[in-house]
Amino acid sequence: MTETRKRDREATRAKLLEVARLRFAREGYDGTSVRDIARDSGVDPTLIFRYFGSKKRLFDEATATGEVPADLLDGPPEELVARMLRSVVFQDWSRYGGEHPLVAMLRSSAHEDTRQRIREEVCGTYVRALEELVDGPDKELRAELLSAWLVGIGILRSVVATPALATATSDDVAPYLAAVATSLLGRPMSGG
Amino acid sequence: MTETRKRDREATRAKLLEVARLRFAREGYDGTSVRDIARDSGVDPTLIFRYFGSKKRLFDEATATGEVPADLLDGPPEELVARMLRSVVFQDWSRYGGEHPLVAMLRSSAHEDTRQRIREEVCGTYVRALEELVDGPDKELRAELLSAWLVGIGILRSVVATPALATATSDDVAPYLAAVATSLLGRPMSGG
DNA sequence: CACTCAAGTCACCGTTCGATGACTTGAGGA
DNA sequence: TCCTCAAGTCATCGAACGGTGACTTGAGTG
Repeated sequence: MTETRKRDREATRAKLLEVARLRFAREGYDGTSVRDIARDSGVDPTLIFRYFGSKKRLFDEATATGEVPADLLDGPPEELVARMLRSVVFQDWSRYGGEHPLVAMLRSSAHEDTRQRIREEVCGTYVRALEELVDGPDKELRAELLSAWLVGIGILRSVVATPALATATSDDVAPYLAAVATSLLGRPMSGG
Repeated sequence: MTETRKRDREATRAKLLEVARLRFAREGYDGTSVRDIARDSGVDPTLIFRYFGSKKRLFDEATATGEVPADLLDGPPEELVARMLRSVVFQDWSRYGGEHPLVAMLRSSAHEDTRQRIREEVCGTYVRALEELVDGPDKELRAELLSAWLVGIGILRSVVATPALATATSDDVAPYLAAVATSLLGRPMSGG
């Protein structure tokens, strides 16, 4: 295993993106320098400008959310919230420093661009999907309240590292989640 | 009103702290320079080092959370959660750029110091107070789950600016909050 | 008035930042 | 073999960063 990855544009680009994802997630936009990313990638800093044009564009590409996880919308509706919990909070996000990309991006939320991208994904993916399940008035507000809870759990678990949540498993949380979701959505939800 | 506040150590210190609070909250630690703070304060940048020693110590002092709001722990227990909602989410936090200081500090959570201070306040103030109300097992986990919800609401409302929550009032949210709190704590809670 | 001492200012240090343009190196095809 | 063209490197820019020490200014006191 000689590890001679030299002179391979795509591999170098991919490596830069991988490292950028991790560092931007962990240290935020302002706390990460292009030299940091280049050093961790074993690459010359100026390649970043050749490949991405600017630090900002590297950030945008590195933190671009991929496709919506397909299995989120599949499966029984009464288990949607449980699936969201696993997808948002209890998945292996080690590529993003251990946090869901949305939570990681909050660290760069001093920049309006980033806030807007978070908003679009939260509203377009999570609120929209939950809204359809609401039985009763205030559909949007209820859906946002439930989304807020998922975001809050993700933050307290991985950023603040509150003792009980930091060590809890998906199965520990799911029952409480189901009860709350039932109450908020106005229809029975299951813990998955 | 001649606005000659010159040569007044305490007034200058206070002004620096006020501006620092706002900028650190809005732009985060890494996004704020001592020159920014000095310029907004109408003061020479080096005064910051004379008065506070370093940027870090200015940050610590500016973001130090004051006393726990006394009225949080007073009043009927069944309205505790409603009081917390008003105190955390729906208060006038314009001194901190419009967000609860804890939410604002999340923007600087790349630094472990900051994370630890957030943890101490969340656990020591909110989780602890809620824990005592829990009826049933998993006291700490349930209290953290409810705290997570308050944090999430604060974030979605002021940082992400999700449409329904951004325009909602305390009275719009309180009924849902009461229902969820009742379910999570295992005892009846009121919307305040 | 003259002195004093703290409040406030000035010039500048070394480092790091994002970014640029000219250069060198190396693999594949003729 | 040699030539080409893209991948990668080097030297360097101007600005901004946190921080320091020597200096100036101004209000209160004798």
